[in-house]
Amino acid sequence: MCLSLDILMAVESKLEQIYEWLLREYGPQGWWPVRCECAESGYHKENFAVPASAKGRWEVCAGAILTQNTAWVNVETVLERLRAQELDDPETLMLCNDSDLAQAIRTAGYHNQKAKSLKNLAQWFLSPGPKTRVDLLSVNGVGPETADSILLYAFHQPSFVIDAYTRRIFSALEIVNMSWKYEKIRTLFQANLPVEIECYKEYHALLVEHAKRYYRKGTSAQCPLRRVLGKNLFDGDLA
DNA sequence: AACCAGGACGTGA
DNA sequence: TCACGTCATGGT
Repeated sequence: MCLSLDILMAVESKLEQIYEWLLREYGPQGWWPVRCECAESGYHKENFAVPASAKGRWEVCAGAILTQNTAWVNVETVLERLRAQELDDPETLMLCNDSDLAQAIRTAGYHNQKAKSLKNLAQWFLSPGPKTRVDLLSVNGVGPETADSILLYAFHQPSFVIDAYTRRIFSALEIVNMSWKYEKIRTLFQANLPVEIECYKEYHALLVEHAKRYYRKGTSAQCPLRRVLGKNLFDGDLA
């Protein structure tokens, strides 16, 4: 009978129930974590802000590149260094030569690639005209997740971000399959959630927080969301 | 001391 | 199309 409940519950209902549970459990995350502009240094979890300035929007863009397969704590360090070296805006960054820029961002890893990606993205950022997903995806170094992060958190466009954590969580809950491609998963979310930008932002941020607790590689704690969806703790593949 | 991190791209089959 | 190697440093 647990199985029948699982079948009867529509995807739409599941996605919303999971969101409500995460929000109650962890509270609003307030992503994207931009540096508080009134603070002299450091990132303040209490003061995450929506970037209102071009510089703030660019910080989201740069962070989206720098955090590719990289822990955010290392990105913070680099963003601070870029600010200290006055490379925290796209105009001056484009004037910097590749090797100097690579050195400035070295501690975030993949520095040679990311230096080029940042320059490519800076050119996109400064180019006139609407900021479209298609144009963004044509930038070398910007894949679908980076593109959606930028569109959602820097430009307030309703594009749901799918990352490795999202895949792990929802495949464990048997809502998506690990073999599904990025666009298919993104379409599933967008087709089954109200088109609300703030909800898109919160949802992705909450999923990251949840995954860090239950879905890191090497840990296999029982995910409490299984219960939320009415799954029997004794069935499934973890026995 | 291996192993992982809020991926993306180029390559060959 | 798609699986697989490569890119690289810092934290645990």
